[in-house]
Amino acid sequence: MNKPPSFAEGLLQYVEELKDESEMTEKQRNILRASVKLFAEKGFHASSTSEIAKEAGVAEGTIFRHYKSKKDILLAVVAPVLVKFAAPFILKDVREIFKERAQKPFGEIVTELYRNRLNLVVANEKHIRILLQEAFFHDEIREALISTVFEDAKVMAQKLIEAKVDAGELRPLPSQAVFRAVLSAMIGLVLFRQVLDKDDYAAYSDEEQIAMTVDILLNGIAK
Amino acid sequence: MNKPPSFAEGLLQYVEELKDESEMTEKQRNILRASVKLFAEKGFHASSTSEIAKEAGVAEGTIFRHYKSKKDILLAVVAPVLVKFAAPFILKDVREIFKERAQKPFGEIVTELYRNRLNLVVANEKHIRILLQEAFFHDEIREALISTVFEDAKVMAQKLIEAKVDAGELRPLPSQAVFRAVLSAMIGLVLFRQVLDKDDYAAYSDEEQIAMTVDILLNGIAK
DNA sequence: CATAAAAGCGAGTGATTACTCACTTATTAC
DNA sequence: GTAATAAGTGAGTAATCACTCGCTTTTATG
Repeated sequence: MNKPPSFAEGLLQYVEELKDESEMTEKQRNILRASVKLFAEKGFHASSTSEIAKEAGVAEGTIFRHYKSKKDILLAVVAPVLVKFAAPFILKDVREIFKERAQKPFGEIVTELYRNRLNLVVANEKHIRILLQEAFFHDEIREALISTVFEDAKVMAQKLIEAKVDAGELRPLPSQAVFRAVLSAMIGLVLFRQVLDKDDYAAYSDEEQIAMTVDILLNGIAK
Repeated sequence: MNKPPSFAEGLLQYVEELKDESEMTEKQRNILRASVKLFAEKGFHASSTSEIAKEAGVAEGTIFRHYKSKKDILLAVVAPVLVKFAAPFILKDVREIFKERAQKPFGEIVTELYRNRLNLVVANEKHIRILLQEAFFHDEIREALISTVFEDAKVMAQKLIEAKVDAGELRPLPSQAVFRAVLSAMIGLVLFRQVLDKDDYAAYSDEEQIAMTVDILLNGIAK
């Protein structure tokens, strides 16, 4: 009775209420933009509403006209990114595309996946920063991230992997381990490019880095 | 001209000042323990000094008797973990061991590395949580982490990799890409075990998971 | 045992926090 | 054109923040 809304319910409910940017006032857009900037720089808790107001060129009261609490701003910032990440796995017609693609060699599928996700991350760097930061503390956000994005991706990926194993294209390893390898390589790619090793990464183009990563994923590093 | 202390200087200086737990008073140990608990649960900024005092069973004034500011507590919490992570790459005699090991097959070296680091993470879960969380915002911590731990590890690993390539044990890939593959697999292993996929991970033992990961790293997933 | 230093205390500090509310200005609907 | 609704304001609020300081208690030293 009255059990708290699950990941999908909570998120999707919020998504329903999500306004399109076009139907916001100028000031409201400024508030969001300022919040993204400050949250990404100093974190949610370290950014005060008075700072946000100043950065947005708005009275502090205006903020609470649009968002009933500070945390509400965070959700408004984070939800769209979560949706973008989750979308490919939620939307049915994209699943269809995935099915069509299942005929392609696994290497090509993964290459396309890495390319796609890398672009997504680069284009939404700040938002993703905020999303990850806050996923550390806010259970709702972390659970939404894992349940919505990760679990769905896992199910789809493992199906594909098992099919490819049956087709003799991949080695008969536990699909769990293969999925981890695919995802790890992707995370590593993003992490090195964006955080850890920017300089050395740039010695090759994105396309080359992806190709090397897929090559190693498929064929290993041993001679 | 008064240039800011580099990673190693700054860190090592702080480490010098690090008290051993044994030479702390009961209350001071309680303060640290309480801080670790709260920082891990709610983050640094969201934890107030009054909460820490209450959790530690101590007057708020006592905290500032031992730590001159709240941020000082964070550094006292984080520094020992940073040292643990960095130690293998800083200590010279460990480098020697690494040289001896260089004769072993690459797969064995990596297996040992994964085993070692996985234990480290499991044994220091909360501290590492705090370290990563705060590395997002505090430049000093992030830079210490990258400069001290990552860069040193990279240099050592790439030397080893290049030696193994020359010896014909590894494929002649850019050592950068190989290093990324090795580290990505390790991060993925930890991430799946601790955060993303606890349940399914447990279907195999740590030792089995490591073995599969190394197998995939060396030989790839393709047939 | 005497004395000094360190550890511990908690009421009190000004600054800042998220948020409210009575009010004004702009937009929409008929 | 006027009534109603929404958007915007900024002074004000109680609570909380990190931190201080005068004081007491404990521990170490000779």
